[in-house]
This record gives sequence, C-alpha cells and structure tokens, in this order.
Amino acid sequence: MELRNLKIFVTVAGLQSFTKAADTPGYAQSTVTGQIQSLEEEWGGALFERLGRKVTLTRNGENLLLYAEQILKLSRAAERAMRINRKGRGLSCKRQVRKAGKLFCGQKPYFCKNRPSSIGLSQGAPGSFIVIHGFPEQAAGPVHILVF
Amino acid sequence: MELRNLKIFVTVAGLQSFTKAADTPGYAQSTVTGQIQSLEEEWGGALFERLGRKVTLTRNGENLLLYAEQILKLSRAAERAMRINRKGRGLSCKRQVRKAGKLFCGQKPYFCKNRPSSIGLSQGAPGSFIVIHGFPEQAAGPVHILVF
DNA sequence: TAAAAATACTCCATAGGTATTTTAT
DNA sequence: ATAAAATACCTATGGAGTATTTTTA
Repeated sequence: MELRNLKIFVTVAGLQSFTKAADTPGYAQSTVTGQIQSLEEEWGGALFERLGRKVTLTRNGENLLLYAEQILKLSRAAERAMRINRKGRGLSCKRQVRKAGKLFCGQKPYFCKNRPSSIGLSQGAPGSFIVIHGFPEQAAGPVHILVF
Repeated sequence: MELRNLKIFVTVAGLQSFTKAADTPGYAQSTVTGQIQSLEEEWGGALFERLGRKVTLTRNGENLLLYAEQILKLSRAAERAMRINRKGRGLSCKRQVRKAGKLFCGQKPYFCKNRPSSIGLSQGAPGSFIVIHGFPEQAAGPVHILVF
C-alpha cells in the first residue's frame, strides 16, 4: 500500500468511475485498473463492485476510504509544510501549533471515568484538523497538534 | 513522497543511523541512503545533518517527522483494519467507532468564541487516537473517529 | 584506521502507456 | 451499439542489491 494507490482509490471512490478517475490526474484507464487491482490483491478482497458501467464501494472499500482520506490529508499537510519551509517563509511545526491555539485537557482520572474528558481548542482556525495521542489515559504525555 | 520513504525516514530518525536503519527492515545501506536522498530532493533541503558517524535531524527533518509518524500510524491502522476484515472477524469502522465511545461536542458558536469548545470521549480505550474534522467551526458536520 | 555514508554500477520489478477484448447496458 | 472495465503487451523509471570509495572521528 502506497500513497499512489490511495490517491487513485479515493478519486475512483469519489467519481464512481475508473475512466473518469483516469482523466483527473492524467492517468491511463488501465493504470487506474491496475492500481486498484493491486490494492485489492493486497487487501484480499474487492474494494469496488463492478456493476456494468457503475462502480460502487464494497463494505471493505468504505472501510478503507475513511482511513485513506485521513492519510492523504496528512500527507498533503506534510507536503505543504515542506513547501512552505523550502520557501523560507514558513512556520516551524511548533509555531503552527501555537498558532492553532492552546489545548485544554481534563486529566484527572476520576473525571475521565465518570464523564467525558474535556478537551478544547481556543482560537482554532477554520478547517483545523486535530490529532490527539493517547487519549484519555495518557493525555498527560506529549500532545501534538497538526494544523491543515 | 510514498509510504516506503517515510517508513525508512522514521526508522533512520529513531536510530540516528543509516546503517542501523538498514538492518531493521532488511534493507541495504545504500537503499536507505537512496530513499532519504529522494525525499530530500523532493523536499529541496536536507532532512539529516551528517556529522561524521552521527546523524541528526535538521529542523526540516523534525518538522517532517511529526507528520510522518502520524501518517504511518494511520496506514498501520488501515492495514490492520484490512487484515481484520479479510479474516471475517472484524468490526466495521462504525462498530469500531461505537466501541471507542461517544463523542461529545460543544457546538454553540458563542461557546467556541469565549472559551474552548468541549470535546470528550467516554470509555476511550488506552492508546486511543482521535481524529477530529473541521473543528470547531464545522464541528456540526460528520465526525470520524479512527481508533488505533 | 575504523566505521559510517556516499557513489557507481547492475538488475529487475513494476508503474504506466497503447491497443484490444470483454462485458453489461 | 455503446460505454466502461479488464486484459495483453511493451517500455522505462527507479527501487534495491553488491562492491567500492569517500569522509570523519
């Protein structure tokens, strides 16, 4: 499984068509078929149901799609961070975190047991994307926030 | 940038050595060098400082590392989900979410403005990993939780 | 000089393309 | 009959290995 596969997979899922998906990033139709097939081979089951000229996600496909979308979002964020830094006008990851706001986290165990731990982001930018580690038990550990 | 690159990159960062990193997954040392170089070429700058027989992350490298770790965690989770489902004894993503607990989200705008939006997970499993979309402004939209 | 990364080279797996066939409307 | 996916086949990029050279503690 590589990012290349997942990009094509998500495109096909969105357009419900191998052919249309091939147009978008300038691939050949057979390339799209091949990439999806290799994913399905690795998976060990179909990701799409081929219904004549309509293509729909199987249950497995839907399952993978959720992960694939997150992975690609993160990779785009990483690429953006790389691009920004190359131009020399970027923020370090820490600065970006600071810019996203402070993280508030209810860490008391009894609080976690009896009611939801409270976590909040102040001054969050629109479209923020938050990744929280080890929650709630290890919430006292390092918490990274990646802003998209 | 592909997952293959990132895996090697994270390994090198962890071991602070190209040679040791090559041993771990059974790569040749030159392969590790090549993968890192291609990442650096794509980035447009060094990810590691080569200090004789010690290798340390540059600022750019540290930046990328945070993203890479998240991406790889997600991809491992995706692979696990694929594997589980192939064996037919897996939970769908929705079931996994339900198992992770309910998400509570303070959605009122005035609440977001004046104090942290409150988000909590009840019955969270140890080592849970939470991904929250569009926060806080679009918190009313679909929220996916992927558990690792 | 000893240990680690870079380089040179080789090989081959596979990504990707073109052309064709199959399949289902 | 037509539109879309699968298949067959070909090419070439680049991933990965071996052997060697360079670099620096």
